[in-house]
Amino acid sequence: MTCWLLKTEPDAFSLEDLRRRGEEPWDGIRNYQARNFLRSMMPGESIFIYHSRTSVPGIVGTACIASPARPDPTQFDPTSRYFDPASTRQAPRWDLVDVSYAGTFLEPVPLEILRKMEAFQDSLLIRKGNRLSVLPVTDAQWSAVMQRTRLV
DNA sequence: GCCAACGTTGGC
DNA sequence: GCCAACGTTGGC
Repeated sequence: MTCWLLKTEPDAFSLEDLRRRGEEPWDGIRNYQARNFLRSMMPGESIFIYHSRTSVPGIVGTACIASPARPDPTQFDPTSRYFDPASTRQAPRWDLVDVSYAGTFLEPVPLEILRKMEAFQDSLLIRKGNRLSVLPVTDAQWSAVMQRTRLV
């Protein structure tokens, strides 16, 4: 049972948006390493939701994987900003998973704090220039974050 | 809004 | 197969 971290820009789609909708197809992932992580996700696994490109970037709550990976329909849609003309229905290049809301932290755990936590010292998340938006989370990282916060 | 860091593309 | 150019990410 692996845990995961998904980044999102709250201006585009926030944890609050996910809470309102309950469940959402996590589309638009266009990075091979991230896609490979999506493909190894199993329904029921836990997710940290991370807000990037915001005044205080950090982990703001939790979600759950609600479906196995399947082809991301936006890659075939010429009107989508995620359209990929090089992808075919016979061999889809990009996948998504459905994500369901779990909980919102009373206190988000900011990147500034994560950087100082022992469990995150080897994590891609705190590496300068890291752009990966789908990352595995270790058990130690999961508990370290959960110990610092409370769910609403 | 700026810009460093990164992944991808395409000419050669 | 190299690598410059380009587009995007994300902290600040």
